[in-house]
Amino acid sequence: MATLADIAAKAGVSKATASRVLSGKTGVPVSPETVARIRQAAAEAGYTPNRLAAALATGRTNMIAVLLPVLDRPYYSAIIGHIERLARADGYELLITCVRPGSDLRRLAALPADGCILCELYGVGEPIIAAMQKRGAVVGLSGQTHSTMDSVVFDMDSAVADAIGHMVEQGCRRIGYLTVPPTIRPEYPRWHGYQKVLGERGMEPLPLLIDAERRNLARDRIIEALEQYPDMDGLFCHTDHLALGAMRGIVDSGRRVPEDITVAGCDNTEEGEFCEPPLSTISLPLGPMCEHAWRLIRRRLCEPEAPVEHLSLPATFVVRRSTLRHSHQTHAPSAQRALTGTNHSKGGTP
Amino acid sequence: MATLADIAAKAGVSKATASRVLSGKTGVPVSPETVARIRQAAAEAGYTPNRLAAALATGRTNMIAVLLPVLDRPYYSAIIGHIERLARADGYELLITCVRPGSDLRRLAALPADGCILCELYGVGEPIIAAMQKRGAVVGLSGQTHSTMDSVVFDMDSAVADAIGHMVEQGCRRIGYLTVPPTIRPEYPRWHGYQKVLGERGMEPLPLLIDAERRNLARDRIIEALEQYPDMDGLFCHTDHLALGAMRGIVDSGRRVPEDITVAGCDNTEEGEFCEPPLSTISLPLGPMCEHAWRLIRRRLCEPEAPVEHLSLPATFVVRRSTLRHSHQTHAPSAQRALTGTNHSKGGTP
DNA sequence: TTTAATCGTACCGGTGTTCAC
DNA sequence: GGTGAACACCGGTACGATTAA
Repeated sequence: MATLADIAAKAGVSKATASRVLSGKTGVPVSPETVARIRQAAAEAGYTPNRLAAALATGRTNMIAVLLPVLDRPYYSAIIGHIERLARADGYELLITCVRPGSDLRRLAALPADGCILCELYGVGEPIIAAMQKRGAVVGLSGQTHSTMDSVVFDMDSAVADAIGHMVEQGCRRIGYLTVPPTIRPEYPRWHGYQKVLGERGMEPLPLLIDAERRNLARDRIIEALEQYPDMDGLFCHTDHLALGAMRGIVDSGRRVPEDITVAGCDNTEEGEFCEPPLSTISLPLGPMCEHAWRLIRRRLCEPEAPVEHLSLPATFVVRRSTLRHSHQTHAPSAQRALTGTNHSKGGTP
Repeated sequence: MATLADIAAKAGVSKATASRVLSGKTGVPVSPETVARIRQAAAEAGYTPNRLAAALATGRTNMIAVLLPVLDRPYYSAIIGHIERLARADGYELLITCVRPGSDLRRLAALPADGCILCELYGVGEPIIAAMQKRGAVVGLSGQTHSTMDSVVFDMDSAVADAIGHMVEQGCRRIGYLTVPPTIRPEYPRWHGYQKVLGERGMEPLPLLIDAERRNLARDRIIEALEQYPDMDGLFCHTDHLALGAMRGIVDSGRRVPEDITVAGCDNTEEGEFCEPPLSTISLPLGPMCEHAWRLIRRRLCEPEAPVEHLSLPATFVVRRSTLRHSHQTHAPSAQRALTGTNHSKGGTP
């Protein structure tokens, strides 16, 4: 591999001059003739600057780490897809890694990145935030907020209220909530909203828990639950992913969706849109969320001392056939209900 | 951030000794007492070695680049998930990036990685392979093979033959193939197999093309095709992803799957397993494939001159309800048909 | 002279400041 | 003042030199 020194030698100039020309630094003038000589030498040798050396010298790697709980879920891969596009447009590379509760903090802190995007790290966030902030910009995405960290989250309250309200309108009187254990806590907006709305209507929460966010577990649990709670006539699921497993279980039990039991999910994955029956769900503006997160991380890279910014984007409940008991227009395009919940707050404790 | 020099100073030793101790080099002996002093100094300072500096000095980054055509598709995110697990177990980080035909080769060649995994890069492969091989180990995954590159691919021929054969057995006489244009070429095993089997049975290929691998396009195309070819009674799709869009279109057109038209896909995604009706598909051993790819890349990192190795893993056709016209056991677990196609060849032209 | 233990220092490949013509 | 060379960094690694027993 040709190095800068090689190019400089070939062009008969010093490394300094070659560097100035090839990295496009203005400021110090270089004669057009020298520029041409250096450019040509570089082109002939197929010179590519070594990112590592540049990073070591400047302290900027032009890489961003993305930390997620899992990778092989459409919701997260959609996020990665968005961020990758944004990153590339700005000349950044992405280091992608999963974080589980037992993950090695030291390893994460040593990632060669200028900053990092923490995605949905409810359970493991605290120490990671501290560790990562010592090394660069940190932005929280679609998870817990934290007073010292920029973040973009969803405001689910009214969307969940819409969902439950809609199910009640459709005649549901016993609405379960299928999820994994850590999410049955007040800081999880979905659970919070579900519980609140049920309380307001004098209904009892019915949490159905499974050990991991896996479809077959959702299916098995729902089959069990249908025997355990024969009066259950509605099911709200923490994610579309779980809802799809649940729908499978409901059909396998010989029940019908939505006639016997209505099902709603959350995330508005493409899969829910295309399944049979199409799944009612809470739609999250993933694209805008990622764009804001990217904007925030770039801002903090430029101005490390900028005030902390928290953004909350509105979520929307989308009605499809899986919760529509009354109007059976099989071939109609998906009905869609009003958007709700807007909240745009700034500020925090740096 | 504490540097090695800081630690060395604190422990009263030279950088050399500190480096030897902290990077766990054996070979040269260090007194237990010195080791303890250095370790303690490092612990107290919360020392984390700078990967960039180490990489610059050793020439090894302990990072692997993963190049894929897109990210937000379950098939690819499953691959990323597998590789991430393998990489982490070996202490590697992953640089993940999309490659489209117009991608900047220079940028890819400059990725700070010891090697790279090329995933499904049929159209853009040639120049990238050459560029990447100059910089490190390269392994092809689930795509075209190349004489100078280790690769792991699937042997689809017999699985496709099984799929088409099965559809014919179920009474299908006009079987379409839904896909995107670049895959209608002999080097794509699915198309190759489809065409071959149809030819053997005296049937005409019926390619249905869409511009991009998107579900809504699949849905729209199939709605159109059902009018255009009213006798079409079977549909083989390049991926499950397309098959799911097609199924949506078929149902939206008022037809039934599998009674009016059978549908099969490829990839065996979880989504196809859980949708209604469950989708017959070609199952690809993604886990083993990724493990082989990882083994190959690590091998080549150790022995750059090792002979090129090409692996071909068997694919299996899995029968589910979307192609089962005759046996209507709605609640039975998925039927499964025999595995076929084994081929394990080594060697090549380095 | 050998051997254990440690040090000094030239790298790796860039960046950016200082200084000379 | 316009050009460009010299050189000290960034934070590690690794090899030869050095010391003491």
